[in-house]
Amino acid sequence: MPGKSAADRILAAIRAVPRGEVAGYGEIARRAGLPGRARMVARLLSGNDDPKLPWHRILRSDGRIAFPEDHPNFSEQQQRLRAEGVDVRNGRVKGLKAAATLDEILWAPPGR
DNA sequence: GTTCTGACTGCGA
DNA sequence: GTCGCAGCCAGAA
Repeated sequence: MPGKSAADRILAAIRAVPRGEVAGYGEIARRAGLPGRARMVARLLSGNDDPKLPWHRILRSDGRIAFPEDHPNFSEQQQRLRAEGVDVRNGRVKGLKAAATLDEILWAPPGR
């Protein structure tokens, strides 16, 4: 039923992440209907430039920021997450528990 | 057409 | 807890 490309669905899945919550690359990819395509999500974000896209909510499976500490985006992502109420400690997202609820949020039926 | 790289993941040490 | 290796898929050169 698509018409929508994989990239489009991935972007949609990312935008579907509510403020104050975080999601993993695999989670997003799965949500987009592309299990195992986590890398594709990363590649997309690396090329995206949409300020409306909450890329900072996307973390690795470990609940860690995908950037090294010395990366400029690292501090930016961390700061943004904190601003949304996410507890970030030295690059690690605390309260990853949110990801569990995220599962229900992401997999919830559309239209509501 | 082939080759390389990558904001990844999972498992083992 | 951290570190390293191999597997995987897709886009870009």
